[in-house]
Amino acid sequence: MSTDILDELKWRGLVAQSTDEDALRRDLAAGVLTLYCGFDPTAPSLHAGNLMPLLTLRRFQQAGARPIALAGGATGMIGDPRDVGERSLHDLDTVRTWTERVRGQLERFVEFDDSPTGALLVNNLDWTSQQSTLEFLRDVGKHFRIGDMLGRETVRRRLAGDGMSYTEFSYLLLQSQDYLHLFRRHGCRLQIGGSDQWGNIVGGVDLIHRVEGTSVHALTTPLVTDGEGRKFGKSTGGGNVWLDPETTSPYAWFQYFVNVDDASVGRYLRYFTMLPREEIEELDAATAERPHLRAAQRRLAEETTTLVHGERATRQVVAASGALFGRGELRELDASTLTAALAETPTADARLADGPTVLDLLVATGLVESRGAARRTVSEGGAYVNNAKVGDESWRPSAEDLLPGGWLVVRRGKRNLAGVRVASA
RNA sequence: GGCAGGUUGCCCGAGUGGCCAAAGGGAGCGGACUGUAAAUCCGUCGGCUUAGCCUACGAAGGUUCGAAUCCUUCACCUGCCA
Repeated sequence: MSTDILDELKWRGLVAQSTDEDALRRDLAAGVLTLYCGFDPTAPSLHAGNLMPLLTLRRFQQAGARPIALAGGATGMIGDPRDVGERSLHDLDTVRTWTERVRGQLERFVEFDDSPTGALLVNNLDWTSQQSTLEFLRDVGKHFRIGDMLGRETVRRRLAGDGMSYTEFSYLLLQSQDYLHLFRRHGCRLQIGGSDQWGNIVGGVDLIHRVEGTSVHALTTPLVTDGEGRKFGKSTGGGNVWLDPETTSPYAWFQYFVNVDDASVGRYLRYFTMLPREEIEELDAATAERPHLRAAQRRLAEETTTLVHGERATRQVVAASGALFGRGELRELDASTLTAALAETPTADARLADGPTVLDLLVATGLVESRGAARRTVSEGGAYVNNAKVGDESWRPSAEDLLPGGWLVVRRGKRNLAGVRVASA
């Protein structure tokens, strides 16, 4: 197999750290390399940031390697130590449910077939749940030196602050054991992950070296931040952007990427799309020369939406975004176009007879969290119905305001849209 | 087990009896500018039937006309000692 994959990853800026690169190249050239990446179920869904390692697995597979996607049913019960402090444990049923959901999401990003590069999907609970404490301490724990563990960045920071439980302290051993298991069972010789996983990954490399006398590899991808160094994947509203369409609708997902700032869009195209180099460089040029057209952002949004939600969903949200953000008059849209477009946004139902005010409309659609917030929005001049600013909180729609299909288009700020289907009776 | 310190709004962090829905910063939100960018400036930032009321400063009680602030007990965290 070719080692071009490493050059490809480097060009994309996807390599933050790695163990001996020449050794990795030799292993890549020697045949089908097996690699893995783990995903802990810390939430009911993966989020946008997980796309980077997921696509990296896919890139390796397309380059002739065999990927293993690992759902952390065991590690998810413990929790990787974070700088911010001790995690609270989730109950077993919750972790079980989340693990299954994450599993389902992982399946979509690599190809499962009978070929030598066909992907595997594993759950580390399968090889840890029957293990006894004594086995764990003798077989795994004995190979870890407390001094080394105490020297780790995260551990040091945590001990300098709020401290850390033995549970989280042990996380390293679990993840290291995973690598050893996959090495023994599947000949896995490379683990990838985000740069925050470097310590955990190298822990596995060391363990395998001690136990098996073999050098295996580690490679991490950079932490993704936006142009301002903020963490990637926080939507407008502060929440995460999730892969699960029930939590983050394809429309909301698309909008998140359409709104990426110019300074970040080039990097994101490299990280989050499979587009070839020439095409990305053309889009870089387009951003430099005609930034207002947002060609790179649009392409990024389309590509990532297709990767996560499929082509059909992408067509729908592109059409919806075009209809709702176009300069054209909303009144000129026909009922079916409007209905299809608004179906991608949050919607609510109302009856004219109830005499809903603009506050009711904002609250009903979920565009604001409370009536107080709705009042604020109106008084700040950020409330719109059918693209017309509404400055009076007692404003009520009348029959003449209804668009084809009985719709009202309610908007908060520049880009938060929702539909209200009004029964005129 | 003992002693000391801590637990404040989304996050950080001030506040040691009334002037506290709680300083300041960050994030978020809205406006202006623009390109559904960035930067900047302005405004906003617990809830409600909003000149008032309700909920809130780890939990539960108590003192007081009045408590985030004082007392008691409990929980958790940190440090030192055993």
